[in-house]
Amino acid sequence: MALSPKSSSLELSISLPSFSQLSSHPSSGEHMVRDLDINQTPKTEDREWMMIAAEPYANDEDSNSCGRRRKKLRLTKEQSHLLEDSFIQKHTLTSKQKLELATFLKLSQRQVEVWFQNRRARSKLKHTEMECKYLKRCFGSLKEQNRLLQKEVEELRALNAMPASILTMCPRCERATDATDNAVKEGTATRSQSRRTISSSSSLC
DNA sequence: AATAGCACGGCAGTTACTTCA
DNA sequence: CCTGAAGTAACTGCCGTGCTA
Repeated sequence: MALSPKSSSLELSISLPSFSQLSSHPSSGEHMVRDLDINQTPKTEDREWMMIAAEPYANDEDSNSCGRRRKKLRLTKEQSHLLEDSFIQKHTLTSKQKLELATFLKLSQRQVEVWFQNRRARSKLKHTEMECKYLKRCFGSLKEQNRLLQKEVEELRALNAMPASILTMCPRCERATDATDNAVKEGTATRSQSRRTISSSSSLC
């Protein structure tokens, strides 16, 4: 989806729903996104725009091995919002789209590129974490199922050890014969135990 | 047609910096 | 204030792909 020509000359082939709102100032028609220069010192009232001053740090004690401190900018809410909108539409951009978006946001193409790379990584990480949680839940459920089945196996083994004369329940109608009822009455076997003897029972109605 | 060299882009892993409790 | 954890912008190195000579 291309941007509205009314709002901006920027033509993205992806949908950026909020661009029309943010792209033009109501009165002047200029971009509302602040003029963000990576080499610009942040204004004191703008906490969103925090970065290390871009001057060389050749004489700075905190300089790294290259003699420069890494510059790090904090994206404004508007920038983050628009990047996020773009990401929702499309997880990867062509270089042209990157350039257009970068121009619009007053960022470098590289910054947009890096943002999308990091965003994809975060997205993947989140997905992996969710998958991990899901698998853990599955594991818990399967563990419980396994426990119940093991229990049932033990019960069946115990029943197999019983004399055949008291295991005479009909598997079709699940009605115990007199012999089984008697056994239950006498406490020799429970009904649940009797029902589980279907496979081993030989007396059918 | 096969191949080496190159440019480009994405990804994984890491680093460096900011923010906040 | 200090500190550690969390979040994230930026960097690095590797790999796959497409193009071209």
